[in-house]
Amino acid sequence: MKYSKQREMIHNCVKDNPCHLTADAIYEMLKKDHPNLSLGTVYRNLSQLADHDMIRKVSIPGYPDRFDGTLEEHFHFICLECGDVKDLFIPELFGIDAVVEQATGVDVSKCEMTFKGVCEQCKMKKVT
Amino acid sequence: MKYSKQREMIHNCVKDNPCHLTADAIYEMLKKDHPNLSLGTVYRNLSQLADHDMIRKVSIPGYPDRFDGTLEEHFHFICLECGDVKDLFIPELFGIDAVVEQATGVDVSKCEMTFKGVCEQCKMKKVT
DNA sequence: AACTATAATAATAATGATTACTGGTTGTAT
DNA sequence: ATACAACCAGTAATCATTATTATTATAGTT
Repeated sequence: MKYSKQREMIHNCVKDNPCHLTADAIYEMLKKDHPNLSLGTVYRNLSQLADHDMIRKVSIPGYPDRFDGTLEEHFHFICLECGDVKDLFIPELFGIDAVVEQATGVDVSKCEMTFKGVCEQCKMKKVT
Repeated sequence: MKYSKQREMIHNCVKDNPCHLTADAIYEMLKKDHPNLSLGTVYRNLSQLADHDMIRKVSIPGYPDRFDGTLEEHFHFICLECGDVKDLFIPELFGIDAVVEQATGVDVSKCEMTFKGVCEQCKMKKVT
């Protein structure tokens, strides 16, 4: 895959921000320094980077897609109070694809898992 | 929750069809016998039924939402070839919410897990 | 039975995320 | 130098879903 200036820019933005940015947030960030960047370009490059496994697309039902520079196997949690997305590294879930394949006979190519709930910070706030 | 004719109709449709219908498919089915049913009514009633845990909403990134009358804990698999959605009962995953809560300190209220891949039938077809 | 309040409905408009299209520009290879 | 592909910005289109609005049914009350 070619590596245009825009593509590199977008890739770096995702890698440098561990906070699971949305396409729109990335666009807004980069637009400051590159006013003639277009949202379509951001979407297209994010898709292509994800297709080539250089970043990960994180789809959370009910929210816009987010993009994640962390490539290791992990899952996500979204706080319904503050909207924050956190990475979850759950050893119990490693290799779950193989378990499903053996149990059912299908080929698993992808697994998306999202937990929704309330994060520690927001739990605290609720008490006080 | 009240139980209007339309709501009952929609609820039954989901319960009687274990194939994870979309809102639109439900609408098309019911419209045959009830020509002045509206799609908005279908959407609203499905949401309310799901809010009251009488049916389950199944969100699969990239596909329209589907609705499931099976309430027991289970997950879903979608075949990328034929689009079929299958229920997965994976004992290894029962109680996974509690594992996440203990590992991270968050409160988990909901967990959505979807596997994507190729089903057995489509695997066969590919070989031949 | 008439009156009122409440909730559900049909139809349609609006929204919001994402994708597709267009025409122009740049880069690369023959 | 020219042909061809990849890329870009800008914008239009799409699609699922939600919100709105005006209307109709239902239930309770006098």
